[in-house]
Amino acid sequence: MAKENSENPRFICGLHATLHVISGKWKPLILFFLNKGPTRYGELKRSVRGVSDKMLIQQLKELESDGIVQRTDYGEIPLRVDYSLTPFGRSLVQAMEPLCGWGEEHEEDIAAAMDRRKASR
Amino acid sequence: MAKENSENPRFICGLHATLHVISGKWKPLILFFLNKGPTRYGELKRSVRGVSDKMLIQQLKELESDGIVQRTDYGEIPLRVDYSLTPFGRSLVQAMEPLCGWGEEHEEDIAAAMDRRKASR
DNA sequence: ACGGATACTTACCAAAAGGTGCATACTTGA
DNA sequence: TCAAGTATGCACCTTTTGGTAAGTATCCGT
Repeated sequence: MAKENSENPRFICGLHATLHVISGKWKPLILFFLNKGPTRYGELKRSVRGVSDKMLIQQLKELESDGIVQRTDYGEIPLRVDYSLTPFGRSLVQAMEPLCGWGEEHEEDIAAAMDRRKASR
Repeated sequence: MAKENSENPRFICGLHATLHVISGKWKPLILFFLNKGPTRYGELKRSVRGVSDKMLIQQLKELESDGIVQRTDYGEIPLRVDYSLTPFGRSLVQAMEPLCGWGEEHEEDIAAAMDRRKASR
Protein backbone atom coordinates (compact mmCIF):
# COMPACT_ATOMS: atom_id res chain seq x y z
CA MET A 1 0.00 0.00 0.00
CA ALA A 2 2.97 2.26 0.34
CA LYS A 3 4.66 4.09 -2.48
CA GLU A 4 6.76 1.40 -4.06
CA ASN A 5 7.88 2.27 -7.53
CA SER A 6 7.61 6.01 -7.07
CA GLU A 7 10.46 6.33 -4.58
CA ASN A 8 12.36 3.09 -4.16
CA PRO A 9 14.94 3.69 -1.44
CA ARG A 10 17.08 0.80 -2.62
CA PHE A 11 18.91 2.74 -5.30
CA ILE A 12 19.39 6.45 -5.54
CA CYS A 13 19.20 6.29 -9.34
CA GLY A 14 19.36 3.81 -12.18
CA LEU A 15 23.09 4.14 -12.49
CA HIS A 16 23.48 3.10 -8.91
CA ALA A 17 21.52 -0.07 -9.65
CA THR A 18 23.54 -0.79 -12.77
CA LEU A 19 26.81 -0.46 -10.95
CA HIS A 20 25.82 -3.26 -8.63
CA VAL A 21 25.73 -5.53 -11.66
CA ILE A 22 28.89 -4.51 -13.50
CA SER A 23 31.33 -3.74 -10.75
CA GLY A 24 33.87 -6.37 -9.97
CA LYS A 25 37.42 -6.40 -11.13
CA TRP A 26 36.87 -8.73 -14.07
CA LYS A 27 33.25 -8.25 -15.08
CA PRO A 28 33.68 -5.62 -17.77
CA LEU A 29 36.40 -7.72 -19.36
CA ILE A 30 34.29 -10.86 -19.23
CA LEU A 31 31.38 -9.02 -20.81
CA PHE A 32 33.70 -7.59 -23.40
CA PHE A 33 34.84 -11.05 -24.48
CA LEU A 34 31.45 -12.71 -24.22
CA ASN A 35 30.06 -10.02 -26.49
CA LYS A 36 32.05 -11.70 -29.26
CA GLY A 37 30.07 -14.90 -28.85
CA PRO A 38 29.77 -17.99 -26.64
CA THR A 39 33.07 -18.91 -25.10
CA ARG A 40 34.30 -22.01 -23.32
CA TYR A 41 35.56 -21.68 -19.78
CA GLY A 42 39.17 -22.41 -20.64
CA GLU A 43 39.17 -20.09 -23.59
CA LEU A 44 37.71 -17.28 -21.52
CA LYS A 45 40.37 -17.82 -18.92
CA ARG A 46 43.09 -17.50 -21.51
CA SER A 47 41.43 -14.34 -22.91
CA VAL A 48 41.02 -12.55 -19.62
CA ARG A 49 44.72 -12.56 -18.88
CA GLY A 50 45.64 -12.63 -15.24
CA VAL A 51 42.38 -13.82 -13.79
CA SER A 52 42.46 -16.76 -11.40
CA ASP A 53 40.06 -19.69 -11.53
CA LYS A 54 38.42 -18.60 -8.32
CA MET A 55 37.72 -15.09 -9.55
CA LEU A 56 36.62 -16.11 -13.01
CA ILE A 57 34.13 -18.65 -11.68
CA GLN A 58 32.92 -16.30 -8.99
CA GLN A 59 32.26 -13.43 -11.33
CA LEU A 60 30.65 -15.71 -13.90
CA LYS A 61 28.33 -17.06 -11.22
CA GLU A 62 27.33 -13.57 -10.18
CA LEU A 63 26.71 -12.52 -13.75
CA GLU A 64 24.70 -15.70 -14.20
CA SER A 65 22.61 -15.13 -11.09
CA ASP A 66 21.97 -11.60 -12.35
CA GLY A 67 20.68 -13.06 -15.60
CA ILE A 68 23.44 -11.44 -17.66
CA VAL A 69 25.24 -14.55 -18.82
CA GLN A 70 24.16 -18.09 -19.44
CA ARG A 71 26.11 -21.20 -18.59
CA THR A 72 25.71 -24.14 -20.90
CA ASP A 73 26.89 -27.56 -19.83
CA TYR A 74 26.95 -29.90 -22.81
CA GLY A 75 27.10 -32.92 -20.55
CA GLU A 76 29.73 -34.29 -22.83
CA ILE A 77 32.33 -36.73 -21.93
CA PRO A 78 35.44 -34.66 -21.82
CA LEU A 79 33.96 -31.83 -19.70
CA ARG A 80 32.56 -29.09 -21.89
CA VAL A 81 30.88 -25.88 -20.71
CA ASP A 82 30.47 -22.51 -22.30
CA TYR A 83 29.23 -19.07 -21.37
CA SER A 84 27.25 -16.58 -23.44
CA LEU A 85 25.32 -13.34 -23.03
CA THR A 86 21.57 -13.56 -22.48
CA PRO A 87 19.33 -11.05 -24.29
CA PHE A 88 19.26 -9.14 -21.01
CA GLY A 89 23.05 -9.19 -21.02
CA ARG A 90 23.16 -7.92 -24.56
CA SER A 91 20.91 -5.00 -23.61
CA LEU A 92 23.29 -4.17 -20.79
CA VAL A 93 26.33 -4.28 -23.04
CA GLN A 94 24.52 -1.92 -25.40
CA ALA A 95 23.85 0.55 -22.61
CA MET A 96 27.50 0.34 -21.69
CA GLU A 97 28.68 1.47 -25.07
CA PRO A 98 28.60 5.26 -24.39
CA LEU A 99 30.66 4.67 -21.27
CA CYS A 100 33.07 2.63 -23.37
CA GLY A 101 33.28 5.53 -25.79
CA TRP A 102 33.83 8.05 -23.04
CA GLY A 103 36.53 5.86 -21.55
CA GLU A 104 38.27 5.44 -24.88
CA GLU A 105 38.27 9.15 -25.57
CA HIS A 106 39.69 10.01 -22.19
CA GLU A 107 41.80 6.95 -21.53
CA GLU A 108 44.96 8.97 -21.23
CA ASP A 109 43.52 11.51 -18.79
CA ILE A 110 42.17 8.71 -16.66
CA ALA A 111 45.45 6.83 -16.66
CA ALA A 112 47.33 10.03 -15.81
CA ALA A 113 45.00 10.73 -12.89
CA MET A 114 45.47 7.19 -11.63
CA ASP A 115 49.22 7.54 -11.75
CA ARG A 116 49.09 10.85 -9.94
CA ARG A 117 47.05 9.27 -7.17
CA LYS A 118 49.25 6.22 -6.93
CA ALA A 119 52.35 8.40 -6.74
CA SER A 120 51.03 10.61 -3.95
CA ARG A 121 50.08 7.80 -1.64
CA MET B 1 58.86 4.58 -30.36
CA ALA B 2 56.80 1.62 -29.31
CA LYS B 3 53.12 1.17 -30.01
CA GLU B 4 51.51 3.41 -27.45
CA ASN B 5 48.00 4.35 -28.36
CA SER B 6 47.37 1.36 -30.61
CA GLU B 7 47.41 -1.24 -27.84
CA ASN B 8 47.46 0.29 -24.39
CA PRO B 9 47.71 -2.59 -21.94
CA ARG B 10 46.43 -0.43 -19.11
CA PHE B 11 42.76 -0.93 -19.83
CA ILE B 12 41.12 -3.74 -21.71
CA CYS B 13 38.48 -1.39 -23.08
CA GLY B 14 37.04 2.06 -22.53
CA LEU B 15 34.47 0.81 -20.09
CA HIS B 16 37.22 -0.59 -17.96
CA ALA B 17 38.82 2.84 -17.82
CA THR B 18 35.54 4.55 -17.01
CA LEU B 19 34.83 2.22 -14.14
CA HIS B 20 38.02 3.32 -12.45
CA VAL B 21 36.54 6.79 -12.26
CA ILE B 22 32.98 6.09 -11.17
CA SER B 23 33.33 3.17 -8.85
CA GLY B 24 33.20 3.93 -5.17
CA LYS B 25 30.23 3.50 -2.93
CA TRP B 26 29.16 7.13 -3.01
CA LYS B 27 30.40 8.48 -6.33
CA PRO B 28 27.33 7.92 -8.46
CA LEU B 29 25.19 9.56 -5.80
CA ILE B 30 27.54 12.51 -5.51
CA LEU B 31 27.53 12.94 -9.28
CA PHE B 32 23.77 12.64 -9.28
CA PHE B 33 23.39 15.52 -6.84
CA LEU B 34 26.13 17.67 -8.31
CA ASN B 35 24.43 17.38 -11.67
CA LYS B 36 21.74 19.62 -10.21
CA GLY B 37 24.22 22.42 -9.71
CA PRO B 38 27.01 23.57 -7.38
CA THR B 39 26.47 22.34 -3.87
CA ARG B 40 28.04 23.27 -0.56
CA TYR B 41 29.78 20.60 1.45
CA GLY B 42 27.22 20.52 4.23
CA GLU B 43 24.31 20.46 1.84
CA LEU B 44 25.84 17.61 -0.10
CA LYS B 45 26.35 15.71 3.10
CA ARG B 46 22.70 16.09 3.99
CA SER B 47 21.66 15.03 0.47
CA VAL B 48 23.77 11.91 0.28
CA ARG B 49 22.09 10.32 3.27
CA GLY B 50 24.25 8.01 5.30
CA VAL B 51 27.65 9.10 4.09
CA SER B 52 30.30 9.93 6.68
CA ASP B 53 32.57 12.96 6.53
CA LYS B 54 35.54 10.76 5.84
CA MET B 55 33.93 9.05 2.87
CA LEU B 56 32.38 12.17 1.42
CA ILE B 57 35.65 14.07 1.49
CA GLN B 58 37.62 11.13 0.21
CA GLN B 59 35.37 10.53 -2.77
CA LEU B 60 35.16 14.23 -3.53
CA LYS B 61 38.96 14.42 -3.53
CA GLU B 62 39.23 11.50 -5.91
CA LEU B 63 36.63 12.97 -8.22
CA GLU B 64 38.50 16.25 -8.04
CA SER B 65 41.85 14.68 -8.81
CA ASP B 66 40.22 12.95 -11.76
CA GLY B 67 39.04 16.33 -13.01
CA ILE B 68 35.37 15.43 -12.64
CA VAL B 69 34.41 17.89 -9.94
CA GLN B 70 35.71 21.27 -8.95
CA ARG B 71 36.13 22.53 -5.42
CA THR B 72 35.58 26.22 -4.85
CA ASP B 73 36.73 27.84 -1.64
CA TYR B 74 35.20 31.27 -1.33
CA GLY B 75 37.73 32.28 1.31
CA GLU B 76 34.88 33.80 3.21
CA ILE B 77 34.76 34.32 6.86
CA PRO B 78 32.34 31.71 8.01
CA LEU B 79 33.93 28.83 6.05
CA ARG B 80 32.30 28.42 2.66
CA VAL B 81 33.18 25.82 0.03
CA ASP B 82 31.20 24.29 -2.76
CA TYR B 83 31.57 21.53 -5.31
CA SER B 84 30.44 21.46 -8.92
CA LEU B 85 30.89 19.37 -12.06
CA THR B 86 33.59 20.39 -14.50
CA PRO B 87 32.82 20.26 -18.24
CA PHE B 88 34.67 16.95 -18.23
CA GLY B 89 32.42 15.81 -15.41
CA ARG B 90 29.34 16.84 -17.30
CA SER B 91 30.46 14.82 -20.32
CA LEU B 92 30.86 11.82 -18.04
CA VAL B 93 27.42 12.25 -16.53
CA GLN B 94 26.01 12.41 -20.05
CA ALA B 95 27.68 9.17 -21.01
CA MET B 96 26.25 7.63 -17.86
CA GLU B 97 22.69 8.36 -18.84
CA PRO B 98 22.06 5.18 -20.86
CA LEU B 99 23.28 3.14 -17.93
CA CYS B 100 20.93 5.12 -15.70
CA GLY B 101 18.13 4.27 -18.08
CA TRP B 102 19.02 0.62 -18.18
CA GLY B 103 19.18 0.55 -14.40
CA GLU B 104 15.83 2.24 -14.05
CA GLU B 105 14.16 -0.15 -16.45
CA HIS B 106 15.52 -3.20 -14.71
CA GLU B 107 15.70 -1.94 -11.15
CA GLU B 108 13.41 -4.65 -9.90
CA ASP B 109 15.26 -7.50 -11.54
CA ILE B 110 18.52 -6.18 -10.17
CA ALA B 111 17.14 -5.80 -6.68
CA ALA B 112 15.65 -9.28 -6.85
CA ALA B 113 18.96 -10.77 -7.94
CA MET B 114 20.74 -8.96 -5.10
CA ASP B 115 18.29 -10.35 -2.59
CA ARG B 116 18.66 -13.85 -3.97
CA ARG B 117 22.42 -13.61 -3.58
CA LYS B 118 22.22 -12.14 -0.10
CA ALA B 119 19.79 -14.86 0.97
CA SER B 120 21.94 -17.72 -0.28
CA ARG B 121 25.09 -16.65 1.49
C1' DA C 1 32.33 31.82 27.96
C1' DC C 2 29.65 28.12 25.79
C1' DG C 3 27.23 25.50 22.37
C1' DG C 4 26.59 24.92 17.62
C1' DA C 5 27.78 25.41 12.85
C1' DT C 6 31.32 25.36 9.13
C1' DA C 7 34.72 22.09 6.55
C1' DC C 8 37.60 19.08 7.20
C1' DT C 9 41.61 15.50 9.44
C1' DT C 10 43.17 11.57 11.83
C1' DA C 11 43.51 7.03 14.13
C1' DC C 12 41.72 2.82 14.67
C1' DC C 13 38.77 -1.30 13.13
C1' DA C 14 35.68 -4.37 10.64
C1' DA C 15 34.09 -6.15 6.45
C1' DA C 16 34.50 -7.10 1.68
C1' DA C 17 37.15 -8.12 -2.27
C1' DG C 18 40.66 -10.44 -4.31
C1' DG C 19 44.84 -13.76 -4.70
C1' DT C 20 47.41 -18.38 -4.03
C1' DG C 21 47.50 -22.87 -4.09
C1' DC C 22 45.84 -27.44 -3.31
C1' DA C 23 41.99 -30.89 -4.15
C1' DT C 24 38.41 -33.08 -7.00
C1' DA C 25 36.61 -36.28 -10.72
C1' DC C 26 36.81 -37.65 -15.09
C1' DT C 27 39.29 -38.31 -19.67
C1' DT C 28 42.77 -38.87 -23.18
C1' DG C 29 47.41 -39.67 -24.83
C1' DA C 30 52.22 -41.43 -23.95
C1' DT D 1 50.44 -45.87 -14.73
C1' DC D 2 51.56 -41.00 -15.09
C1' DA D 3 51.05 -36.43 -16.70
C1' DA D 4 48.07 -33.12 -18.63
C1' DG D 5 43.62 -31.03 -19.70
C1' DT D 6 38.69 -30.20 -18.56
C1' DA D 7 35.72 -27.26 -15.11
C1' DT D 8 35.31 -26.42 -10.71
C1' DG D 9 35.61 -26.16 -5.03
C1' DC D 10 37.77 -24.88 -0.81
C1' DA D 11 40.85 -23.00 2.81
C1' DC D 12 43.76 -19.48 3.99
C1' DC D 13 45.71 -14.99 3.73
C1' DT D 14 46.47 -10.06 2.24
C1' DT D 15 44.80 -5.86 0.39
C1' DT D 16 41.38 -2.63 -0.24
C1' DT D 17 37.40 -0.37 1.14
C1' DG D 18 34.34 1.55 4.22
C1' DG D 19 32.68 2.85 9.02
C1' DT D 20 33.07 5.09 13.86
C1' DA D 21 34.47 8.34 16.63
C1' DA D 22 37.16 11.74 17.95
C1' DG D 23 39.84 16.23 17.19
C1' DT D 24 40.95 20.87 14.77
C1' DA D 25 40.28 25.87 13.74
C1' DT D 26 37.32 29.54 12.97
C1' DC D 27 33.16 31.99 13.56
C1' DC D 28 28.40 33.32 15.33
C1' DG D 29 24.58 33.97 18.61
C1' DT D 30 23.32 34.08 23.42
